[in-house]
Amino acid sequence: MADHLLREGLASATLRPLAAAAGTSDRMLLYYFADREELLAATLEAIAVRLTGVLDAALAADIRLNPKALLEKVWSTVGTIEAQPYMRLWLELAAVAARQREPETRIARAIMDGFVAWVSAHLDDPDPTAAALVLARLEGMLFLDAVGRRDLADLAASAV
Amino acid sequence: MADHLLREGLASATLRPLAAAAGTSDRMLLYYFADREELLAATLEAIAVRLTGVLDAALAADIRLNPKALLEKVWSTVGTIEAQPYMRLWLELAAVAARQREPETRIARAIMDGFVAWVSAHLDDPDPTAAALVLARLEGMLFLDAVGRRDLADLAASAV
DNA sequence: CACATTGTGTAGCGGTTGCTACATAGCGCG
DNA sequence: CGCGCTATGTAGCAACCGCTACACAATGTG
Repeated sequence: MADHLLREGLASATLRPLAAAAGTSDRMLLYYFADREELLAATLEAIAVRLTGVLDAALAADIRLNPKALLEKVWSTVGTIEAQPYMRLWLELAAVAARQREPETRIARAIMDGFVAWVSAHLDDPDPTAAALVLARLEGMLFLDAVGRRDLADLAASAV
Repeated sequence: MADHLLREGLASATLRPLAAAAGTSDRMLLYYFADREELLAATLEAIAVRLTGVLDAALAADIRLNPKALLEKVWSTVGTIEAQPYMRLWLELAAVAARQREPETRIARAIMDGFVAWVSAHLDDPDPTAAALVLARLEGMLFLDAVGRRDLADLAASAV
């Protein structure tokens, strides 16, 4: 189901297709989960764990970099084609969270908090402003890429 | 219909509710527009025109600022509660565009190109990298705000 | 062995979706 | 006046939505 969600997106994640992807029936999905909302929450959390693993694999836990180096390192991971499904879903999740809908708002917030902690832990500058700047620029680059301005995203990635 | 779209979002913009908002019937909507896709495209373009007007009203056409000042000026406009419906819709549009669906991809690209031109025209630094940096940071701040980290967005807004 | 719990298939409910068929009212124009 | 075009209401289609009722099999447990 995580694979299906990454491939097709939140909006297409309806019970019958999800069940087909899991090799079962919508009937069984609602036997194990209270409703669609709970099912989506569980699947999104599983995906978040995956993504955390990818980030941790890309940069050892005890390495600290300056903002420019960290940004380039992260962009070389999340800016790839392989990471695209994750970033598309992340964007879609943020768009739903912007409307304060649950459980998306809670989950998106938790994922972002994880990102903040991860960035802070890998930054040589302890100032929270430094982390805010790296994150804002990074998420903005995802945004630029999403609407077809990958060129500007790369430009922002390599600038000081 | 633009008001309805701004209030309820793309996902809820289905024919019958849109028709009700316009004081007509789904039947008539499809009389004037070929299909839902064409209707959404027209409505989104009308909204984009509105947003352009808001930006132009916020900063006279011949004023050029340094990146920090411009960012703060724009954030004081698009970061407000009144602009929230526009920004939520913009985020949702970007999320759909990330999946290369039409007409959203085309429209999102056009709107972003407009933003790029607007920022470039109001920046004292002609280097395209400067515009890319301002835009990335700004869109990232929208993202942070959307997932409940307005605090970090404001932090990034006021940093150098 | 009897019975309770857990799991599963089938079928279907009321609602919504985009879109269409059909009839017809109003109005301009020769 | 009568014809044709534009506009509009009514009704409905097939597909899909989340979710549920019901029957029943398998399995474990006293």
